[in-house]
Amino acid sequence: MNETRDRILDVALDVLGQNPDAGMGDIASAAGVVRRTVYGHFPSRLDLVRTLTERAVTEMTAVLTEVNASGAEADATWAEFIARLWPVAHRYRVLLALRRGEYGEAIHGLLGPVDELLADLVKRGQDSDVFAQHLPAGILSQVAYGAVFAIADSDLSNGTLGARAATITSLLMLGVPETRAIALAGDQP
Amino acid sequence: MNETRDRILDVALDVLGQNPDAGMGDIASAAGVVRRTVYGHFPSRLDLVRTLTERAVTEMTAVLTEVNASGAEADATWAEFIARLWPVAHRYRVLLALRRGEYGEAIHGLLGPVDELLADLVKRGQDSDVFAQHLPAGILSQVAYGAVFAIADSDLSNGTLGARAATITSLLMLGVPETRAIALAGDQP
DNA sequence: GATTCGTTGCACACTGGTGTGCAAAAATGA
DNA sequence: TCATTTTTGCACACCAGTGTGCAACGAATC
Repeated sequence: MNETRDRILDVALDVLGQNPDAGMGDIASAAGVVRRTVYGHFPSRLDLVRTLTERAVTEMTAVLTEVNASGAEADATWAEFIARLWPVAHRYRVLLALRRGEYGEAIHGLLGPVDELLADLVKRGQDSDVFAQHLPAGILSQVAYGAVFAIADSDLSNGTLGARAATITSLLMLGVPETRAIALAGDQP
Repeated sequence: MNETRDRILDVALDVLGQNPDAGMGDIASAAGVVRRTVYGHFPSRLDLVRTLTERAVTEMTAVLTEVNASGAEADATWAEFIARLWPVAHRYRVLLALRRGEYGEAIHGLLGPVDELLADLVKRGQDSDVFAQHLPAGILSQVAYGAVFAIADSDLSNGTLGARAATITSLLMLGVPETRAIALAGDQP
């Protein structure tokens, strides 16, 4: 049954989200299954993490390309992107922690496309003078993105309050003036 | 000899900075000493990390209180703080990674005073309307601080370029207008 | 020269996690 | 009911890291 496999994946995301160092045993029991069964679906821990990451990349690039196609200004695009990405980012926040450590390289490789799309968006904003240029696009996008995840990890991660805070904060650090940032965050429900 | 002990501490900071999961053995060999010797000075890994953290807290609070006493506006204080803290923060950046995981609680406890001082400074800035208020001071300070460390972890961590980028970015996300942020970052060498 | 102190080099026990093999049991469904 | 697939429950080997015990060693000190 793929049902079991899917449940393991869902639960793993949850368990690892709370403790990135959780073992296969922890994930198994949380999924109401025996450790051996998990190994039946995922030959190694890395396989599990990789599958999770691939899922995340799929969902994120979908949102990102869709939003990118709207043709709006870069800052508006970013605001919409964060608002729509928020639930996804929050769900997959564990990947940020997992990027350091054992599987860092594998995850980093898979997340590459997302990083590129983000950097492109920031570059576009810089070229049209709506984003600050004190940092290269590649790094600025990562730092802004990191801040979003950091907020997702904090206490306000529940509800839309966190999404709003993340949108405003990331827009600010991208160099968008406060009034504009608040306006952009405001028209997202 | 305290000489050995000090060298172990220095090297440990370095080794752990590159890989937070490095073991006592790695630290020992990097210090040109045998694993058993490290245990002679630090009964457990936690003791080592704790000592490192205490060092960091001492250095950071020194800078923070000194800068705080200048009586300048909150944004100027923050700028000076980041500029002066930069080498220290970069050196102790491993503590950010170590906060999640095994020793998280211990480190968090020791770092408490620093967090408080930071939150107070941000609160002061919010009360005098130079910092944005879209997030509570406690969280805003952590996110801004986290961004500083994230930049310290990135490629530009060398030289004063990173310090400048960190100052500007953190000021931006605190709600300081871009022109003001650049001006504040500019008069720090 | 004897003593002291830090260091070394083992050996050891322990822990906690990973991944495998295999037979029995349970669910699925034809 | 029979056959297939999945799950289970052990047992096992393995690894990497932690922390300890102890005797031997070397250099400085008295």
